[in-house]
Order: sequence, then C-alpha cells, then structure tokens
Amino acid sequence: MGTTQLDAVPEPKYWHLKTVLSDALDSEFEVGEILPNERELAARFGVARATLRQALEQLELEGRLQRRRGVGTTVAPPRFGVDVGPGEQGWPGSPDDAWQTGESDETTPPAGVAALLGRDAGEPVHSVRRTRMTHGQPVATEVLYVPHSSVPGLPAMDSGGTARGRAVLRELHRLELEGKERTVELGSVRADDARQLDRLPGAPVLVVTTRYVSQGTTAAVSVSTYRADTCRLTFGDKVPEPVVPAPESPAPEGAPRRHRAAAAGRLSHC
Amino acid sequence: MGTTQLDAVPEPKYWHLKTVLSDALDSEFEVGEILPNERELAARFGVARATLRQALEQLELEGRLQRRRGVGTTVAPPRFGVDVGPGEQGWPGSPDDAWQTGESDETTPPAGVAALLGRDAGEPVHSVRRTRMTHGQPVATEVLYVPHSSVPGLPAMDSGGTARGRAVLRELHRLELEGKERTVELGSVRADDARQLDRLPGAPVLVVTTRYVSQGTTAAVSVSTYRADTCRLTFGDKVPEPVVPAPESPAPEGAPRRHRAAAAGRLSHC
DNA sequence: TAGTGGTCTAGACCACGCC
DNA sequence: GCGTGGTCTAGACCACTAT
Repeated sequence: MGTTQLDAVPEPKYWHLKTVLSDALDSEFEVGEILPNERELAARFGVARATLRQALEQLELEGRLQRRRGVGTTVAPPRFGVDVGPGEQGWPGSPDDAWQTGESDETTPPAGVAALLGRDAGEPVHSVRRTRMTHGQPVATEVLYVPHSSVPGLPAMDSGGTARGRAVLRELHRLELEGKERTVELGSVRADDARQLDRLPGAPVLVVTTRYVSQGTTAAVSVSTYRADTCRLTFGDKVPEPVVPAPESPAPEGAPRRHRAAAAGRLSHC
Repeated sequence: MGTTQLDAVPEPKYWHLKTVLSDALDSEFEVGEILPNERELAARFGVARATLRQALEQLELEGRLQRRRGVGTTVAPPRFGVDVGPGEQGWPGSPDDAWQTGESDETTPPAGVAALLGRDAGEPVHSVRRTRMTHGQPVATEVLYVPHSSVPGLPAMDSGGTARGRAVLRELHRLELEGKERTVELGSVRADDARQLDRLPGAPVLVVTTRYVSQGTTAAVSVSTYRADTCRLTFGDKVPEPVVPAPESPAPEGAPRRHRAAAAGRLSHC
C-alpha cells in the first residue's frame, strides 16, 4: 500500500531490520543508552530472536552498538581514532608511545612471522607482549618478535616478566631504525587476547603487522590486534579527530553522557 | 583421557569446530579445493547446520574460506597485499594508479564526509565512482567527493558518465597536493557496492577514508571500500609480497592450482 | 532440475553480571 | 536469584548456479 517499492528483489528481513534500527539509533537514541532486550525487540518486530540477532550483529560490526552478556545492548559512542601511522616514529617502547610493556619470554613465532623475519619456522625468538590503552580502556594487544641476532647484548635472564621485556626493548633501541612496513587486515581475536580486550573469542579485530627494518634486514616484527568495533586506525600526520561516521550510516554527534534507563516504547514494529 | 586440559571453561562447539577445520585446511586441503556441503559437514561432525555455519563464517572472516551460493565452499588463497600507503603518491587518477574511473555526478555527501570537507551537510559536491582491480577481480570501490570550490575551472557537463569523472580528476590535478590523511576501519558493504565486489550485502569490508589536503584545506575526500576477506592493506615502501598468514592460524603456502573435485572422507568427526 | 549456500523459525539451555 | 546476551537444535523454505 504505502510502499512505492516493487519487491522484485526481496530484501532479507534482517537487512531491512538493520536499516530500521540504524535509523532509529540516529534519531531516537543517545550514546550510552540501553536498548530493550533481544527477546522484547524480536517480539516487537515480529521476528525470531535469531533474525533480530543477525541485525544486531551487523550493527555491532559497524560500531553502532555494544553488547555485553549479562548486561545488555547499548548505543556505542563513535569510534575513536588510534594513530598507527608513520607519525608514530621510532622503535616500539619509545618513551612517548602509547604502549604498556608486558611480559616477555622465548617462543617460536607463527610461520608467517618467521617468514617476515627471514628465519626458519621453529627457531625460537624473544617475544614481548604489550597492551595499548586509550580512554582508560585496552584497545589493542601486541606481540613483538625479536630474533636473538637483533639483540646480541641482551643479558641472560630467566625470569619471564616485564623486566625482561623492557630489557629487550632497550637493547633493540641501540639499532638504527631505517623504516617500517605495515599491513592491515581483518582477523578474529584469539582466546587469550579476547580476555585482555574484554571481548568474546572470535570478535573482529584489525590486525596490524609491522616489519622493523634496520641495516637492510628485518630486525623485529610486531603483530598488533586492535578492537575493530571501537577503533578507527589513523595514518599520517595527526588527524584532528573529526566526526567520521560509521561506514554504512552516519553516526549522530550526541554528547557522550550515559543513561541506564531502558528505552521506552520508541521502536515501532516495521 | 588424552586431554591434559581441565574443561573448567567449556569451549563453544563452533569454536572448537573452527579450530578442527582450520587445522584440516592446513594439512589436508589445497587452495581452490571444494569442501563437502554444509549439510554433510554438519552431519559428519554431529552438529546442527547453524552451528557448523558459525564456524565457517569465522573461517571466511579470516580469509581461509570462500563461500558462494549455488556453488559451494572452497579453500581461499592467501590474501594478497594491496598498496594503500604513502607510496601511492599523488592525486587519485594519476596515470599509474590502480583505479579505473567510473561514473560521476553531483551528490550530497554523507554527514561524516561533509564534516571532513568542512562543508555544511546537504551541500552538493562532485562525486566520482571508481573501481580497483587486482588479479582480474574487483577488490575495492571508491567514491571521491570533490567540492565545487576545488575545481572552479570544470566545464559545465550535464552527462553523468565516465567522461565527466575524468574531467573532474583532470581539474583536481591542477592543485598542488600537500598531503594525505588516511583512516582504516571495519564496515559492511552497502547493497550497491556488494554487487560490484561480488559479495552479499553486509559482507565485511575495510573502509579507507582519505583526506586530500591542498593549500591548507581539504580539497577532496575519498571513501574506499576493500573486500576484507581477500585483501591485506599494505602501507609503506613496497612490501615484497611475503607469506603473511591469516591472523588466527597460519595459511599454508600451497600452489594456487584449482580443483573441482569434492573432498573425500578426510574430515573426521571430532 | 538438482544441489548449493542464505534466510528464518520457535523453541531450549548455558554463562555471565548484577543485585 | 534474576535478567541479559551467547550457544545450540532440527527443522523449513528461498535464491542462486550449474548442468
């Protein structure tokens, strides 16, 4: 009746639902507000919960929603920019970088990292775990792989703690950094990283692989894992934090004040 | 019996399934090989199809599998690197860039783009659509937004074709490019881009937003949409295409020859 | 037309956060 | 304990591709 659209290509229900919800988020909700629970939303829209969840998953993927088990679904704030560009010069662990050094020990790197290092798979290297904090929340974890040959002066240390990590970084800084090469790809968080990032295993992440070049060879390789739902990676000279919308539909610029009250009967069915 | 692991934290079935399948892909399958269909796989592993599909979705997200409706599920080749770094200097549409200029017309940019341009939302700008091809396949679509003030010399053209797009780019090249700022974030493809990228709507993509700076102001903004399943974005001086594994589990370096025979009874249940 | 993956349903139970 | 999102099931039908 009211639809001018000829349904020659029927849209999936969850896709239409996602659009409806997205528009509602723009116009009727504020950042931090809590949505009705999934069972109620599904009933209100006349779909099965699994179908509703498909729509919610999409919106979470786009950074519009945040879901936490035992708590509820809230409207996510706009993604914040995280600088990973050439602006972040220097070796990892420079005085001003945003990372927090963690534990260190010896491991055999993944095959892909070994290839980047130009080492045989199975050859042990130093590994240093780090965490990146922003706005008080952990947004990324990282493992830095350093071949023994890059830090020949490293004193023998059996303890696998943060002191060892700092020692590895300190030795690394003695080398002259010629350049970095970075790649970005989509991945899903491993179980151990998931806990640190406060996400469930399998949540989407942006994986940044950095190759540190010194004296013509690869001196170290780091693999960083950024939360894809909350982060926007920025490259180049500092971007003045403009309002960049979620890819699919622009995010409103709501004040980041928080609500705990459940949304009333605003969402109408279809 | 053989498990030294105490199942105090029971792993979800789909997660375990994903691990099993991933290992099997590494050891028993080659790139291009076609897997048994979902109903058979589910039966073989003793799970519901929905559960199996959760595992397959994860593997597809990590670029290990490729699924096509009406065809089947195949083992994906390793992701290939796509250069989006500062190495790709110059304005869009430079003679050597990898993009293919498409249609152009006038549109009102999304709110976020308008903000980046420093324009009021609703103000119309030139838009140029482009496509990026690699290995004979489209890997990215792009919309370039150019305010009228950046191309004052553009002759009046009513036709909204590729000729208009080339004219806009040509005028843009008259300006001196001072720098670019790029951001990368996760998104999902809109319906129109989906067709061009040969993906279903909602498939995950890496959204690269570039701000072109000239004479201290934003002369243009482009929003590029890369297939997240097949692409690895590379920044910096050309990376010599090393073997970089999928984030969760390393990909084997199989020759990219293709099979059409269905996999035999290699996958064992649990 | 046969076979594939994609969508959808109506349930059930579980793990977690909070009170 | 209670309410939340997370997992899982066993079906059904649809859209698409290849033959």
